[in-house]
Amino acid sequence: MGDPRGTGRSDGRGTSAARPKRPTMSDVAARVGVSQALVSLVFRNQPGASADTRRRVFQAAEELGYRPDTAAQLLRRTRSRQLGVLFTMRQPHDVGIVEALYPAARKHGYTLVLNAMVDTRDERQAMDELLGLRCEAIITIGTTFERHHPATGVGGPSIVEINPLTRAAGTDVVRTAERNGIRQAVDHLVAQGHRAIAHVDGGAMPAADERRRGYRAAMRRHGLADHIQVHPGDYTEESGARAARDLLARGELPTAVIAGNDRCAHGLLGTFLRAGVHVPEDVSIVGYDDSQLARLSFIDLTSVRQDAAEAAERAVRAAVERLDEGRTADRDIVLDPTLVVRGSTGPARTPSAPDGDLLR
Amino acid sequence: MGDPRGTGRSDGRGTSAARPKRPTMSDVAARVGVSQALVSLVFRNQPGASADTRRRVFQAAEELGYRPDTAAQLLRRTRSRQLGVLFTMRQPHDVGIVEALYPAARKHGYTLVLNAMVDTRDERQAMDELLGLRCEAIITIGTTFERHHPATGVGGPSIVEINPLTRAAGTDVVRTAERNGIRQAVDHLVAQGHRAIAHVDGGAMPAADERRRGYRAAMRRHGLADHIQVHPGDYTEESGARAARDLLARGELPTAVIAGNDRCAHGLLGTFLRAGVHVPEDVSIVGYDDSQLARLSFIDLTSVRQDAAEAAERAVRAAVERLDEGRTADRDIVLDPTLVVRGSTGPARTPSAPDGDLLR
DNA sequence: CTGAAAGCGCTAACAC
DNA sequence: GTGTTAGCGCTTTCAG
Repeated sequence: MGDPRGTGRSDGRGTSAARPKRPTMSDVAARVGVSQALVSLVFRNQPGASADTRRRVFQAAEELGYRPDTAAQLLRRTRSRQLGVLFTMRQPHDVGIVEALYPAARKHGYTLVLNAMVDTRDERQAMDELLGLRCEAIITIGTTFERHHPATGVGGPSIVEINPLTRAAGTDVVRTAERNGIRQAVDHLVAQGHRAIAHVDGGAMPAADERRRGYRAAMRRHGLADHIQVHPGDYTEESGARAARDLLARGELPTAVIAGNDRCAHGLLGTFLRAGVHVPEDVSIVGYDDSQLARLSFIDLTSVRQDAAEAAERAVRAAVERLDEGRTADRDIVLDPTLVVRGSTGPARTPSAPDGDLLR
Repeated sequence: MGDPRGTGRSDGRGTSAARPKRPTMSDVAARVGVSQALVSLVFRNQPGASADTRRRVFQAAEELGYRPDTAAQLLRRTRSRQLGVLFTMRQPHDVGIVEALYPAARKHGYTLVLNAMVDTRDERQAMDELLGLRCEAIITIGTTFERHHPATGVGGPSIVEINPLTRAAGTDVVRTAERNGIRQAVDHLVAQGHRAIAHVDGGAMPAADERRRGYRAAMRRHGLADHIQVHPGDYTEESGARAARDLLARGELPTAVIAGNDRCAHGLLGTFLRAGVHVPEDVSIVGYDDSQLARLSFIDLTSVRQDAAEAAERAVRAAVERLDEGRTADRDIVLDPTLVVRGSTGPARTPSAPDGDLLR
């Protein structure tokens, strides 16, 4: 049963036994005494083999250490049933979506192929890898899809974008009703007596534009147009910290700040606390994403929640509709977020309290 | 040359034109008027084709939108030159390593196949996927490698473990000299006059054991055995927060705390700040990993740095040595960490100051 | 229920 | 320089 090629082959593999060839379906078939095609059938759970044969096939496979070869399957199969995922690992919310994609894909009989976008590899290259692996659809998360990618044309893969930077034609989009989320945040703050509510935005990052607009609209609707105050940011902690320092330097703090996302809120919170500004007594802070960060006991951030599991499920559904159900029209799927109220927001400082009093 | 199946086929693909077959090498060859093998040669950058032919091949490929099929390459090639990566996305330091693996692998002519371990997919299943894709080696990051995996035997893939939970025979390990790192932290604190130095450990997490031991050893070496104080933790923010609350409840704070990792340190820091305990005036805090977290301006954590890029490079090197250079003996690669001093550590409170004074 | 045969798109070894 | 040939390990179709 052992590898008969013997030792000492000068194949550059050193002195250990020559690497035994990995067993194939034919090896399993030979061992059981059936045809290779039948083994294939058994492994695919197709009808056409007796219960006893199945048992013997599995046992032989086990004994041989057989493992189906994905490359061969992929090559021969009509459909790959693979979904490519383009993501970055830097935004915590994106990580949650990636995790949620696994069960969603499996539920529909698809497999995931992950491809991280890091600085050194551009989206184009990552896409190429995914397409080379015959992915039938690509799901991008929070990235700006390069719409002029050569593969985008007719016959190319379906593209589903989760929280894209800009919407491209010919793709499905799963996004959050950002304005709705921000509106809930503003409503909540106004109900607590806040009027001077600032916003630290996300600059050119995904959804930042909508959030900024939503903030402005909500403020106006409450008659607080005069209090509109947008600070530049980019969804990072440091941008929140910078905004906090600006605010502190200016000596007049708003009573509440809505951050572009949780990381930014974290920067605001941390910087305020370091400066002796109490949250929420002096300033209320609202985040966005309801990430793990927001839930930490010592951060305890009121935040706008986007359900990662639902976004993942909807994205997979969208791909399945195109792939298996013949849909061709673009879909725009908008998910409603909900505000999760935690300890970082509270009643506004009484208007009568002099602002200067605040930096004790 | 076009798909002659025409429109209106009731193949469940809706009314759009029938999905055009993806072009193959033969299509490119036909268009140029050369053999398919020659096209293959051109794409592999092998000698044997004239400059003019190369140009025409690339042009035809471009026009056709041709893209090499990875499955077919993988199937036919002798070597896959693929490295599988098993990782979790929950530890920031691990994310840094994954990112650093891309350039390291490319440098040695290898491609990465990522596989995230999330709650719903166990390591075994993730491994199987990687092996099905013909990965020649598996690099695991911060996970406990299941040593009884059936593929582990002779002829299986090489395994390289980065910061594993426990070391398994038959694998290469890239790890940090944890004791060294902790010793540097203790030395630094002692030099600043600290004596009551506590440690919040990482429980059963990777490397936690070594760090705990290193802490005890370093304390003893400084004659501070009486001050040894280990609090249970698990590398999460909440475990740091819990330790901080315990410490506060006990009414007597050490002058410094060495956390099991940065996330834990973050929990300590945040909880202390919330409670009005100043860092580093009242308590110094040291983290571990020197993650992005540690570098944030409002966290500014003294931390033990493990170089992610070096760990990644060494891991790939280890795989390459086995795969391309015939090494068969196990390697244990130990990387020396360095302490990065930032603002979370400072001189110890003067011993004369009554402890009770501390919670102002 | 089982088997034989024909490839999927490409690479590698060889002939021209 | 270029073309020919023979598969890689599997799925799929068609005959028993």
